[in-house]
Amino acid sequence: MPTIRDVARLAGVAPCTVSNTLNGTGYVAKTTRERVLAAVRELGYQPSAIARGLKLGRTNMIALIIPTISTPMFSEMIEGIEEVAAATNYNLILCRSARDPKRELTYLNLFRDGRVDGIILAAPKVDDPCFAEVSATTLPVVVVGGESPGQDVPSVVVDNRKGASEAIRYLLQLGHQRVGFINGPLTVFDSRERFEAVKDALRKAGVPFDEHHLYVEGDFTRSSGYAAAREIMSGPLRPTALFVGGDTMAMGAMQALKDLGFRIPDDVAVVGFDDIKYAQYFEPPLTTVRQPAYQVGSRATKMLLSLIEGKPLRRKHLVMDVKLVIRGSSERRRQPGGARGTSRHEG
Amino acid sequence: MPTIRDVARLAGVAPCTVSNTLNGTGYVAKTTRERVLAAVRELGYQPSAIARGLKLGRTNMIALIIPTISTPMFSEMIEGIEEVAAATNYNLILCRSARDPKRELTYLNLFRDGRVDGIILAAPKVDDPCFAEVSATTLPVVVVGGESPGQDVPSVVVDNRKGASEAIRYLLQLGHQRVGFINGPLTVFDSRERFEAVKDALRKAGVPFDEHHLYVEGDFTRSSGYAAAREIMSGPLRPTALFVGGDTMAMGAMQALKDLGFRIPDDVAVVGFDDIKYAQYFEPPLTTVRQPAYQVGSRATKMLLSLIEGKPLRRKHLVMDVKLVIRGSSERRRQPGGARGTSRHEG
DNA sequence: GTCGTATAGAAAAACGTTTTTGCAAAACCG
DNA sequence: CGGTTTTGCAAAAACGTTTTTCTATACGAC
Repeated sequence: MPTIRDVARLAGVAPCTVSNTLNGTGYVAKTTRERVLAAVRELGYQPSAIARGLKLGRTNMIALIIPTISTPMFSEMIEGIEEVAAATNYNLILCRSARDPKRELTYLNLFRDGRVDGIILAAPKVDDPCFAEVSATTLPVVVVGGESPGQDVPSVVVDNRKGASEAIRYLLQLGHQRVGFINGPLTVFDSRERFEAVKDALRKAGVPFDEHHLYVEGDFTRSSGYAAAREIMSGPLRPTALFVGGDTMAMGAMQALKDLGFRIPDDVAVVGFDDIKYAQYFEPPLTTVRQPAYQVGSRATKMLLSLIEGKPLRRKHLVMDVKLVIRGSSERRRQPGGARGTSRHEG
Repeated sequence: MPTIRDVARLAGVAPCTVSNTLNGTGYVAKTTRERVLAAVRELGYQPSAIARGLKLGRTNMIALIIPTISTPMFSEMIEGIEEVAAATNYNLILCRSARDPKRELTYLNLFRDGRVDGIILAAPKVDDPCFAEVSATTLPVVVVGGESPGQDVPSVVVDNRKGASEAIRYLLQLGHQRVGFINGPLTVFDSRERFEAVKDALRKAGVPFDEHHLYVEGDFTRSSGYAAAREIMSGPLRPTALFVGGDTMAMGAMQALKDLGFRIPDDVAVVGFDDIKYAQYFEPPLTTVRQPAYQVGSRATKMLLSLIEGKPLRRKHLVMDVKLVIRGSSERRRQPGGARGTSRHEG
């Protein structure tokens, strides 16, 4: 690899002149500039990002610490993050935490070594030790899908309370009196918010919530949704509707319902959360609370970039809107014919 | 951020002694070591990855240039790559190419600046200008899902020919005489191989292949699969089976078949390619050629790391095995009850 | 006692940039 | 024409490490 010195030698100038030419800083005469640029082309010179980073104190890289990559919701979020980063000339370093606070902490510490300009921490656990670490460090960090009451870390979350209570109100309005709730683990911020909102909504409607027989926690996987639905449906308070805090779990739950001989939505209505790309192609198509994963990612990245640039944030905590999308898993409707929407994504 | 000099000052030694202590190089007395380590702890010192990278000439980072992130197959591949990288103390830089050779080229050039130690280039087009660029550069690169006859770039691909011919033979064996083929774009390596294999398999069986009425190219999206199926099914040679080169497209194709009033598999059998996580939950579950996306990623990464370490590759071109997985979309079988397999993944 | 030889640590060069400072020459202004 | 400002470029310091080279002490062996 040629260095700036090689270019300088070939062009018959000093290294700083090459730097000035390439960066448009300082004074450099037109003829000199052309000589330098010719030398650059001839040698195929490219400034070392590392040396540059060392000198400038920034690397134009951001890190993303996220539980998993291949989950539809997180995939879309990553895409939102990547898009904004790339458009702003930043590169994205991807780290899988597997929801393990230890791994999160390892990465968080690792990245204090100047290799990134900022970090997006996705879906840390409630009371995750990361929060303490984050507010102790000077590196810009924004959290998505999590908040910590004590430390005031910038964050982007979705309106879990609205989504959950809307889902419950909708099911009650359809006439359901016994609603089962399959939630994610309460260590997850979203799950905790949805849990509160579901209880609230039911209480306000005067419907009792039996935490023993109508509530099960899964771990967001399809199989956990399957098991949870089996458990609830074979309990003494067999519900006529199921609210599931995650579409993949809802997929498993629907499978369980079918295997148990229940018809959806006739015997049991199902409402999910997320609106992953596949939800509309479930059989029947899944009614679910849409959360804008892509936008969560892109907004968080914009916040982080502001932080990096030293600009003040207009709002330190963003709550993204959600929306109940009604499809066939909750009520019988006219069979939609033809293509139902298209997808930007390939597969 | 404290530097090595601060630590040295506090410990009363020279910077090099701190370096030697931390890296286990050179001689350093036990008492000195302890003083240094104490100083490191007290200051919360962490060596700058950038300065280190500059001096050592490596960064422990690899870049991945990949068409999309949120596609199930690519997501899994990314996970395989990340896993191996993380286990070997490498970080992964993620770049979305959108299958645009220009963007690929931009990244490829960008990364010659020393910020990464190697590159994985996923799914470049056939005759992608990248190949020339790659073989011109000295940076280790391995290509997945692509090969270039001219340049001898290390690669990992799946056995598209075997998969496609097996799928076709299977459908013929079921008694189908007119088989439609919905392929990806021929600019994609995999599609091209599958195209050849399908033609071969049909020719060998003495079944004519009507490229006009039984062959359509989509772009891997669900909607393109939908449109392609509609086109083929409304042509003059209405087939009784459809082989679709991509599960997401197959999903769209199945939707089209249903909308047109065909029963699957009774009227039309469908076989896909990929075996994405959701394929087994399609309605009916999709018969498809399983390709080991995760392993493709992990093997490619291992190859790249070998290259980076300067170790010779045992095999420069890997062809990963594929396997036809028979489910309900191709033939009626006993209805499987209970949980059908579990998933490692959440979501 | 002098000579190797481990041991322990310091000094300084190097990695490839950017940036400050410095110094001419040219241009401008009265 | 003298002085100021602008223009054009070079020298050198700096970023924070690692590594080579060097010095110094202690320890045996001869």
